[in-house]
Amino acid sequence: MTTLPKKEEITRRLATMRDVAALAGVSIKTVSRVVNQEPGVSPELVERVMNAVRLLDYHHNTTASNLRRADQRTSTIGLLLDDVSNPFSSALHRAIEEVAREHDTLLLASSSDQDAEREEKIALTLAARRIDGLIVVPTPRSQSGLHHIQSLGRPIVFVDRPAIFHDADSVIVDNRYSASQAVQHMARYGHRRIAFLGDNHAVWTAAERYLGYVDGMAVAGLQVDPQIVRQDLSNIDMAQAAAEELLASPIPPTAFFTGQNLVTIGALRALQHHHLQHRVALVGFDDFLLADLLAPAITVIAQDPAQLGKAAAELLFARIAGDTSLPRRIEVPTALIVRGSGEIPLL
Amino acid sequence: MTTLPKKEEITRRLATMRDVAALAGVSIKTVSRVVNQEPGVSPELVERVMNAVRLLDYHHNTTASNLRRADQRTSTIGLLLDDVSNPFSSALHRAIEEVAREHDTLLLASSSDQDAEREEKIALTLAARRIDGLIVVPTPRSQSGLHHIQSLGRPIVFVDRPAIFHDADSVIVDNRYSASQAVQHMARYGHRRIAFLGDNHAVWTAAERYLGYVDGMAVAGLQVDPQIVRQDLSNIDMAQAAAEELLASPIPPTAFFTGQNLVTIGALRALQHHHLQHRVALVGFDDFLLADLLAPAITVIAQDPAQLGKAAAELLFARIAGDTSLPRRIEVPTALIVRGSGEIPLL
DNA sequence: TTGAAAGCGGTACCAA
DNA sequence: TTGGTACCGCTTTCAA
Repeated sequence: MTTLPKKEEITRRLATMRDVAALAGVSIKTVSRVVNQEPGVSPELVERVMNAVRLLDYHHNTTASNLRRADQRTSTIGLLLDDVSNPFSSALHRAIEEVAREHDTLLLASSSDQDAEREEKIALTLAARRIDGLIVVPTPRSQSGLHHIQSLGRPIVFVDRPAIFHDADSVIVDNRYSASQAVQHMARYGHRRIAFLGDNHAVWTAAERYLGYVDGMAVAGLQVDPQIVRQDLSNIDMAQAAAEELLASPIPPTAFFTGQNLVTIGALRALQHHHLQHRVALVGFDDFLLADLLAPAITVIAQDPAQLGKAAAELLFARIAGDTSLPRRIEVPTALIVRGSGEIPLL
Repeated sequence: MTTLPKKEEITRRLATMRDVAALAGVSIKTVSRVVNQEPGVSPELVERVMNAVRLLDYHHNTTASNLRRADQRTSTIGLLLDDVSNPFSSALHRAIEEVAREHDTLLLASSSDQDAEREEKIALTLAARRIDGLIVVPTPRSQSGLHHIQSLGRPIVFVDRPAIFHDADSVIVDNRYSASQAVQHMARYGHRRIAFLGDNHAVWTAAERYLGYVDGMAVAGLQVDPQIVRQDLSNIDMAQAAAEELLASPIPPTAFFTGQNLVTIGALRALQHHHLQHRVALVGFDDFLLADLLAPAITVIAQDPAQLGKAAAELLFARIAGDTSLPRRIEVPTALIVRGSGEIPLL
């Protein structure tokens, strides 16, 4: 039994197990047992310890606890997204949080802004915090950065874009195939001059969707005209400007395939600006709130971020639990949601 | 090509400072100095240590480091939101993240779902992790839960809703005043029968907005008819159902004031369903993406979640740095954005 | 069932 | 400038 520290000392400091032990008149190990709900402590001592815990307002220190723990778990995983505030990312976040909660695990969430340097910096501090694992939407040129987590021996699961390590899992959708379907869909309504608007071509998803566009054109027996292909549109305004430019060109497109959420919205603004929303067809990649309330309602290729996140999280926790099976690549299906804008026929 | 880590690789110990010290032929304390970039180490030793760090792929352990550190800082703050995936919450999240980054601090973000019990559980695990502070959107009946953080001596900043502790800061908007402005705005266009649709009345913001509705009606010299006041609409479908019911009633409202994002969308669906969107006025609380592309475009009371988040984070970091001035209550202004739906006159 | 002592990976303090 | 040693708050090991 240790000596009782002076009262002022306890209130100045945070109460420790030692303090609880002293007050309860037991050893620090017994306190540890009670706090961790280990069996084999007499009910009487449990009672005494719990009273001391309440009296001193003792709060367990996970940080110290993990230090000596055998499994070295921190019950924390990292989450590296493009931008926590973007709807797709935050839907992923939420789905992952739900799975994490079942494993009593907290999330350290960060935005990489698709910047490999920023990604690396975050990965480094996550490694220093000894996270149990990482779920990441990798940046275009992410490479060494995520290595910090790997060399820790912690598992990584890639979402939305394929793994950049051979030994890591990934959860993605078939962007290329879905995009080709979107293009063929509009071709079926007679369109031959279908424009492509996409964001940063260095991003895997954007590149795949462009390839899908090319595929779809080929299947429909149509020629790709580079004049009506615009990539690297990284925000709504750029997308709008590009769309307006195409609409004002000598031989404007009669249909648009937009490769991402914000690009779709930019195209919409351009169409409305020219009062062409009921004459020019549009299919967008990614669903968005209110797409069904617009006039016309917007036909989209919808992903299921909740399912992507859930699958990724479950994969990660399986790895954390010791699953050493071969790396997996899970493909979550997409759906073409027909609402009107994609079914505007060629006049 | 690498394979998934083999068992012995997983159990392999990570390099520690001791290992680095041994390899570099210096004391562990010198390694600590180099790793923490403390001044007063000869360039030669710095070089030797850094080489050993690279060779052993040493990763600093923040967890262990914090344990002995004088300031007991973890460089981690907690963030407790309604739901990380809702646009308002995630915009807050992003703004807070930016400020946190300047302080080299990571965020443990969680969703409370406005459930006090869930809130308490999260607060407890955050306390056990010894976060440096907490930014919270409190649940309706949150009380004891957040106490866990307070008794740790860590600062708490409340956002969107007022502090439930007298000694904590808060960052909010004047919901009541803004709501009253919205109602008066429509009254100016001749409306006398203005309905109120709101979400969970137990949530402070919802209650305030209802009071503002009552205020606005009074200022406009109008009577509040309880028949056209519907609260506790907690999702889009409920809001739509309530709105449709009102529209189908014997004396339907000629204008709607909707107290929250999803409620606004529900009302919109109802109006479109009845083809009344160009005849019934609507002002919603909270702006949303695409509000300007709808027909008519939607007039809203816009909050600035980025500014709310930034203010809250700056306040928190000031407290963490030792600011002990009196608790503050910061009010961020709102703006009435006129777009069309709120200016539909009474026929 | 309970406790003493060693140790987890670092930092603080002080001496050399 | 460098290093030795106590120690942070807890878990582990092993003895009582």
